[in-house]
Amino acid sequence: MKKITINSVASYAGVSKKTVSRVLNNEPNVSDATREKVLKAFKELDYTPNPIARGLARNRSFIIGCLYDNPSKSYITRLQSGALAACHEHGFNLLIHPCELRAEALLENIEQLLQTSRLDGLVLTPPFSDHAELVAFLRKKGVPFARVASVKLDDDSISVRSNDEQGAFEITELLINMGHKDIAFIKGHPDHSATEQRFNGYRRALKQHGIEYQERLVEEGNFSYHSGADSARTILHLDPRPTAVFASNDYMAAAALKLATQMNLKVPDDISIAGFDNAPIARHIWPGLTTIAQPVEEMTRLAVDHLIEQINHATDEQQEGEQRQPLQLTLEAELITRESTAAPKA
Amino acid sequence: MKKITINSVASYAGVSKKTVSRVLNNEPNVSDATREKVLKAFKELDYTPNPIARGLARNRSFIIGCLYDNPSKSYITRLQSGALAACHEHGFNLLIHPCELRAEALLENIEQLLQTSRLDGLVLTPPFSDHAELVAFLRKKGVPFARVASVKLDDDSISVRSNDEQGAFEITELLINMGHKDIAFIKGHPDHSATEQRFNGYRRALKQHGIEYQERLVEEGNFSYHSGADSARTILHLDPRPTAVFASNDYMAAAALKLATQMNLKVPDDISIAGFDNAPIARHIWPGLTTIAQPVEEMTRLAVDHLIEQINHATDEQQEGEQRQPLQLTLEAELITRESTAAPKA
DNA sequence: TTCATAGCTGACACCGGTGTCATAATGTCG
DNA sequence: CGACATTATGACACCGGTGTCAGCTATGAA
Repeated sequence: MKKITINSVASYAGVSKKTVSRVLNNEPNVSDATREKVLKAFKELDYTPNPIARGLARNRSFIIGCLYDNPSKSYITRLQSGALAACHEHGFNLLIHPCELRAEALLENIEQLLQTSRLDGLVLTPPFSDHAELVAFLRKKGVPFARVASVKLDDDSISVRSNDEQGAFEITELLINMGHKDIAFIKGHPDHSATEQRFNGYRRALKQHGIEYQERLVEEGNFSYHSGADSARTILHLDPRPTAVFASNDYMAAAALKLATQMNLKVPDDISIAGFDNAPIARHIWPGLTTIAQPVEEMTRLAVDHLIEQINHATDEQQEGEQRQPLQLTLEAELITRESTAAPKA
Repeated sequence: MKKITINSVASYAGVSKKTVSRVLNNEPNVSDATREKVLKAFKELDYTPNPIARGLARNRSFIIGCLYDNPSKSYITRLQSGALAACHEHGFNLLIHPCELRAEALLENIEQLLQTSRLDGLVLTPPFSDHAELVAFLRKKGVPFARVASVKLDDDSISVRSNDEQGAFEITELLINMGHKDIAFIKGHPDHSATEQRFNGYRRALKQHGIEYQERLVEEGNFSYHSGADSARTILHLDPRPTAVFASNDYMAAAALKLATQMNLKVPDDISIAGFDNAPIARHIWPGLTTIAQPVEEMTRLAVDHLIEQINHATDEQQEGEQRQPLQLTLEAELITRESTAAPKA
C-alpha cells in the first residue's frame, strides 16, 4: 500500500499542494470546480492528512492533556469519557496524565509534560481545578486550560462545575425532613474545593431548619474509603449516637455502611447513611446509598469543547483580540434516593 | 520566552544541526569534546526537542493506543496506569480509545484511529486481546501490537497474561476444602476468553476432588453487575440451594452478595460467595469478598514495554531481520481470602 | 613514507503539511 | 476602454527535526 500524501493528491487532481491544503482547511478563494476536483481526488485516493506534519507546520499537536489525581476510578473514567467525546468531535486526542497534587515537583512535572508533548491545552480536574499556583503558572506560560468542577467562578477562564453546595443542602434537607436532627458529617479531602462546598451545603440546611450545628458530629476524611472507615468508627461510637451520617462521597459512605453493618446496626433503621457522587458502589451495595448524581461527563465535555474552541480561535486570530471566552457554567446535580436513608426509629 | 530549536543549540555550541541531532539520539561518531559542548548547550539553553518534528522526520508519533471495552472502571484505570508507566519510561504517550467490541464498524473505527493518529502501536486489552479478526487486520496492516490478558499463547506476538485457569482452580479448591460440594458458578462475558479459562479452572477443581459437575449450578453472566444480579436470582432460588457461589468477577459476586443479604441469607454462614479480580468493591463491601488478585498493571506495563521495544527495534533495523520478539508471559495470580467464604453450616 | 581505513563533521535534501507573496484571471466602475 | 479591486492559483520558503553522503582528519598497516 503506497503512502498517499498531499503531493499525490495534488498531482492527481492537477493542482498545487497549496490548493489542496486550501480545500483541506476549508479556506476561501478556491473555485467550485477546483474544489470538486480535489475532493474527488481525496475520495479516489483515500487520502488522510498527516496530523503530525500539520502539527509541525501549525505548531500544534491536536492533543489535549487531562490532569487528575483522584482516588475514585469511576470518577476518572467518567471524566475521561466526557473529555474524549469533546476531543473526538473536534479531531483532537486526549492524553491522560495522572499526577500527585502534593508532589514536590508538580510544576516541573507539568512543565516537562508541556515541553515533551506540546499539548495544545490542559483540562484541570479536581483537585487541580482550584490549584491557584498551577493556574497562575499556566496563565503565565500562555497555556490554554479549562477547569472542571472548580468552585471559584470569579475569573475569566473556562470553568464548568456542578452545584455541590446545593446538592449537599438537598441531601441534608432530605434527612432533616425525614426527622433526623443529629446528622453526622464526614468531610472530604481538604485540597478539594468541593469539600468546603459540601460542608457549606450541610450547614446551610441545618441552619435553615433551625437545627444547631454540632462540631462533635463532624469528622475529617479525605474521600478515600479508608478515611471514611476511620471517621465512621469515631462517629458510630459517639454517645449519643447520631441517627444519620452524611459522607462527602460514596466511598466514605460505603465505609460507614460496612462498619455499621459489622457493628450490627441496621441501616437505615438504626442509622441512615447518605453519600455523594452516585459512584457505582452506591448501587452495588445493600442497602443502596442515597446520594447526589453529578453530570461529570457532561461537565467535562463542555469544558473541553470550549477549550478546543478557544484554542482554534486563538490560532486563527493570533491573539490580536485577546478576547478569551470565559464561559462559566454551573450544572445542576440530582438527588437520588435509595434504601440507606429513612426516618429515624422513634 | 524565545523558542529554542535545534538551530539555536547548534549555533550556540558552534556545531551543525546534524551533530546536535547525533548527540540527541546518542548516535556514535561524535567526539567526547563535541558531545560535551552540545550537552552543555542543552543545559544552558534549556532545550527540549520537539517531538512533533521528530515524529515527522521519522514517521513516528511516539504514541501508543490503548483499546478497551470493559465494564470495570477499576480494571480500566489499572490497565491505563500500567500502560502509562511503560510509555513514560520510553518517552511515549498513551492515547486511550474505548470502543465497542460488537460494533458493526469496529475495523473501520480502528482504521480511522490509525489513520488520524498515526499511532506507533496498539495495546489490545480484553476482550480485544483475542479478537482474531482484529489481530489479523493489524498484522496485515503491519501495525505493531501487544496483547494483554489474552488466553492463547500460540503465536508470535507479544502477549502477557495471568493464569486465570489456575486462579479459578484455586478458589474452587478453597471452597471444596472448606467442605462445599454444591458450588454454583456464574460465567463471564462470552466474548472474553477469560470466561472460558475461569470456567475450566472451576471444572478442573471439581473433577480433581471427585465432585460431580452439575449444570444446574452454572449461570451465564457477562461480567456486569446487572448480569450478576440476574444470575444470582436464579441460583439463590434453586432447590436445593448451593452452599457456595463462585462468580467470574467481583461485580457479579457483589451482586450475588447484595441479593443474598436482601433475601436474609447470612454470608458466609448460609452461603459462601467468591469473586475474581480483586476489584476495589471486593473490600468495600461487607463481608469482604474472597477473590483472585491479578497483576493487571504489571501485565500491561510489561506488554507495552516490549511493544515499544519492538517498535524501536523495527525502526532501527528497517524490518530486515524480520525477527519480532514474541515474548509470551504468564504471571501468577494470587488468592485473597476475606470474610465471604467459610465452611458450610453443618 | 604512503595508502587504506575508520572516526568525525557538516551541507543539503527530505518528512508532509502551512504561510507568504507574486501573478494571472476576472470583475467593477468612472 | 483603461485603472483598479477582487478572486484564484502556484512557487517557494518554512516548521524542527532526521537520513544520506561527501569531505576531512587521525590512525595503523604496508
